[in-house]
Amino acid sequence: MLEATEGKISARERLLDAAEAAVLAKGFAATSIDELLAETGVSKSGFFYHFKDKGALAKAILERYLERDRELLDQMFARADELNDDPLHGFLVGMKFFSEMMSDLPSNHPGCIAASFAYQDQLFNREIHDLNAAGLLVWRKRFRERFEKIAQKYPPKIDVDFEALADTVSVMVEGGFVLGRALKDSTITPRQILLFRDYIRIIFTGN
Amino acid sequence: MLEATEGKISARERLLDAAEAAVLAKGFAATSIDELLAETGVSKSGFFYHFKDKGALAKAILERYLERDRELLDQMFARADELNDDPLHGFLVGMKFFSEMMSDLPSNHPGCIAASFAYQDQLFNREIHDLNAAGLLVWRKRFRERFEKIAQKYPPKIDVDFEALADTVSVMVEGGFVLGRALKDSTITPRQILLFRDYIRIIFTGN
DNA sequence: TGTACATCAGTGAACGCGCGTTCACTGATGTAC
DNA sequence: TGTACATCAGTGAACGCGCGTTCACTGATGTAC
Repeated sequence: MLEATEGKISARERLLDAAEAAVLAKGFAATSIDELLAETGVSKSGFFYHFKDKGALAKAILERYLERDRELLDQMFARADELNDDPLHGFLVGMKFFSEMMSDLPSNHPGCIAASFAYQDQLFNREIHDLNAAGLLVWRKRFRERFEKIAQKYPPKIDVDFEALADTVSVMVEGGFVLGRALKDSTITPRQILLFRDYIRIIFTGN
Repeated sequence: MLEATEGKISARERLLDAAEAAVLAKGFAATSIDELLAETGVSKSGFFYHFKDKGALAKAILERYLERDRELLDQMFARADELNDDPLHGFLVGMKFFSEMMSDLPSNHPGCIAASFAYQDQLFNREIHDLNAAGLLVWRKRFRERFEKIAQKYPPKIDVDFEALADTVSVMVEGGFVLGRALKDSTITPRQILLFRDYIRIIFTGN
């Protein structure tokens, strides 16, 4: 895992890059090994040196994606707490930051590997299902804890289902990606996040 | 289109039923014609009598899905206006109804063909992309008009992006399905809708 | 320092199965006159 | 009412291409003694 510090990107890493993009564009089953080889210049036996079969590729894609996803989550919470010791204001800053990150996503049609896999789950084994679920549960847990912390200082103005509210962040991102792709509009996810941010502010302050 | 009034379900309709379920479970590319034949008892040439190629099957699945989707939308708005002449209260009733519909979905792992296609869009042609986008825009338009109508009677308490707010309904359903599938929890979508319903109430009444 | 061996990161050719598609054909029902 | 033709809803067999996978092999680098 030292690729980032080295000049050359390994064949394995190039295969994963190409595979992730292809999976997001047409799904896992339609992504052929041959096309990845053509794109990366790796030989077929080179592929099978790195991945024992196509299933191992799927697992590697998901693991790398979830790792990065977790870093992003940490980054967002770190930013939230950087200048604020008030848990609510810090959270609102973090959500603003998150919305901007979603605006600046590199690709034209951003998407989420977890969502793609969820919509093709019959292709994958138990291990992959569990990895995927665990990834989502980390988001739920982090947000839920944060809301409970906020609620100690700012008692919520309405009755609210904290678990569902924590899931709303993932729901907005996932749903936003689906609409963004279908409508070819990359502003949808960031705007949904801002809407959610307003909702949180109202819940805890009454505006 | 008289199948519903007749006793027997046509081979075409049975193929579409099987195909829709398979696409939702593993994606379009991984859904083979042979497996649909095995499930429905139709012969291979019977399939190609009804669909000129696999692409025609995709289009037919999407068209049928969007047709039903639109009926569901109409049903929800009809229910909303049934007993209420107040646009906000009617809407809140409609959302309650909608949340219950989402709780009662027949399948174990409900999903949306539009989302599945959006995550495999490279497999499809322009015509299918346009159909899919149009389907989503109907939802946006209907909800947006409704919010503007509500706003005439109940001026919103906060500044709100009505277009994004209209998209939130689709976003919650699509995102809810993704989480619901990944976590195997069918309560996620209905709970998100109830959260959204609360948000609407607060925006227009301040609670 | 030199030698032996192990590991890493692949190469190149072949294989067989499943896939979407095509083609010539058919029995039952509907329509024109 | 009978006959001719068209359309509907398929059947059965064959085809070729692309797919994931396997196998025997290899040159470069790392490690033990």
